[in-house]
Amino acid sequence: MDLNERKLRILQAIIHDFIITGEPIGSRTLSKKFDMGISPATIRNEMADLEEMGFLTHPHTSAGRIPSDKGYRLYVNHLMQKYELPEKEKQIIASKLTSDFNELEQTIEKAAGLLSEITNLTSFALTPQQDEDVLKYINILPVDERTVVLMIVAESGKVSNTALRISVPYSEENLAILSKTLTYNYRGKTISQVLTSDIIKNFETDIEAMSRLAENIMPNFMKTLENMLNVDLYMAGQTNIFSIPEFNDIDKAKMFLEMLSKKDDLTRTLVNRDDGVIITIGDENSEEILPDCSLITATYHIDGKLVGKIGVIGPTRMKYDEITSVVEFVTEKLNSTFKLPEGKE
Amino acid sequence: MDLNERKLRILQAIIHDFIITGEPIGSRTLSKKFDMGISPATIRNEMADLEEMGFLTHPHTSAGRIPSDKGYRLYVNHLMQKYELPEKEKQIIASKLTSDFNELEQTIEKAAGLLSEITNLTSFALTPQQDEDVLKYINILPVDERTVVLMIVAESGKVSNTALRISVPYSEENLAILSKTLTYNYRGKTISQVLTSDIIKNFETDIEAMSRLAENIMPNFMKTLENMLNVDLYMAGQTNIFSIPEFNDIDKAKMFLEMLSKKDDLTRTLVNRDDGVIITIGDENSEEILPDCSLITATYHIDGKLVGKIGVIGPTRMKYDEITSVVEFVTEKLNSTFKLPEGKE
DNA sequence: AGTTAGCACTCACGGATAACGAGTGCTAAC
DNA sequence: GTTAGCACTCGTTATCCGTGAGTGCTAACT
Repeated sequence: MDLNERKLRILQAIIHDFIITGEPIGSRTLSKKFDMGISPATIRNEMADLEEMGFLTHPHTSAGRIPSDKGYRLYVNHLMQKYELPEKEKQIIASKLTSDFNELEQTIEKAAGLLSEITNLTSFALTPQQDEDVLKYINILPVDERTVVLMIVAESGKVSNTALRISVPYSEENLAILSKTLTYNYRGKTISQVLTSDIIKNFETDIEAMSRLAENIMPNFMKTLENMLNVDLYMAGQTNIFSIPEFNDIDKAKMFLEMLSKKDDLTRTLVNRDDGVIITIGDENSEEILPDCSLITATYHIDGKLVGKIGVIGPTRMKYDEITSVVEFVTEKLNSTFKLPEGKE
Repeated sequence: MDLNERKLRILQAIIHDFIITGEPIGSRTLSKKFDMGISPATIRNEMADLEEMGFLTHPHTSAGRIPSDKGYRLYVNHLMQKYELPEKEKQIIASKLTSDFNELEQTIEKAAGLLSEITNLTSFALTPQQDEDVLKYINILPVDERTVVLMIVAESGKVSNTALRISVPYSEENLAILSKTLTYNYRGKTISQVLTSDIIKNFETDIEAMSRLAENIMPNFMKTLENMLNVDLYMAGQTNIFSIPEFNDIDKAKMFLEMLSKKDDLTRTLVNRDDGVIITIGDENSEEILPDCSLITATYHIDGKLVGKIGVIGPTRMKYDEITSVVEFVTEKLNSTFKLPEGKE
């Protein structure tokens, strides 16, 4: 039994219709709606074949057919045609996404908001992973007798700081020395290199006062570094789920929202995705993702280097063509926003 | 018609029962359950009176009575007895809330998580308002040819920073001068004072290079200051709503979650609340809060100075006594965590 | 041989009806 | 003032049944 042209046309029609209506569709209705020059009976036979091949299912005996995950996959890979975003929409996105380079995080958050607004799905965005980011310098500044600020600056311009109380008195001079020493030791190393290095664990100096100071500061130094490594997850449009008929059921909605609330799981899932525009459908997803959800993600780049992720999550029944285009376009815009105007770093 | 002792006892019994079961309760069931020495008929009469006075309602003619918001108010003010948290629970809270002074934000977030876990409601916490916080110093540090880090440190130890790209070349010396000038101008002023001052808008120097530098930096200086003023809202247990029968209805749950997603509104509502442990019931709340929700909040202090808020939101039917105690205790623990061990600042 | 008409069958959905039970208010007796 | 008795209300649940969109199968048609 082969997947001839007619079968593909029928499959496409079913998916097309189902994506819009959300209702199972039967042979008779399909032939009326799409006028494909063959009788319902013929369609019925083809449908039965498509089902046998795993591209369709039906919720119960006397209902119409709906696409299976495998059906969607075929559609996304071969049947779906590229959707060109209307110029108007492009302009809206572009205008809402202008910002300057400094507002990296706000821009990413804004992009997530935009994405959920346009797609009516739940969107998310990950800030870039900083694994490869290299330390520039470390600075410890006095605040008052018992408080100092530890500040770590990376090549990328990312800054992380903590105010910390210390239990021993300090002199500004000692702070300066410690800052210099730390900078000297770690400048040019990546964050993860520093974190796994031994030196950091047994940082020693021969000056008594200094070593006491270091004792106070080093644990926080590590924490602050770890903070720099963490990616942040932004989300928007969580409640959009309620406007989707399939999830208009208390249990489904609950499960969906509970899935979203497990930010760690979600972050991990997203971090592990491949680069580029990736679509995963239903059970292709990892276990953390609800069974009948699909994920569309893309990677954006900062200054050509660092990468973050952005995308949407929704029911397997979604307008893959349109949504892919939106995600693609937003990513494109992000890339150009985060591109350095001149030269390289 | 007066609110005699017997009426109060009946009201208390009704509220007590309703808080537990969530079902309207009738005269017969009440008399059986509580064995108060009077017949259902008598209870019925008293109930009718209580309803006339506005403390009870019934959802429909042939249903039992349920407390009205006014009824809950009476209960909370006069009938409710203090609930003593079991020692075990106290220990759990205490042990989970230990942390050092530096981890202010994490601790607050943790407290919110704890609150939702124990109460099975949605909890939230506001970071301290920084209005009265006073600037300590401003530092501008070089990163690379086109990037500097602007860093503002407040008396409280709070630090805010932004990495910013500037369009003109700079010398480290100029940065240092600008830092010093800014610090000199604004040290000792509160953030809001600085933000509303004129100086900031037309910062001028006679040195050409400096003024160009300042032009680049000042707008970001203001933004960074504004960031320092913003309070952050943490939330936890949003999906707990699904386990509450009254909200086990798609529309209700949706409205609740949509209310929570309007963070700005929520933050405003919380910021505007009075100090101390405050309970507001149903329509006593501002419009942003769903009609049949109650709010219990408390203020925690950092180092003795008044500041942040923490609390829970749930259906008007909640265990006011227990939950108030939990909120109170968590607040207490936060206070002692955030108390400086010695002396004053 | 592929296509189609016809037909018996399936099954979710919606409306109608009825029994049930927890409740009420009222009246009259205690 | 309290209580027993009673008629009445009304949401809940179960049952039944007609409807209609669907199916698979078979036999006739091109």
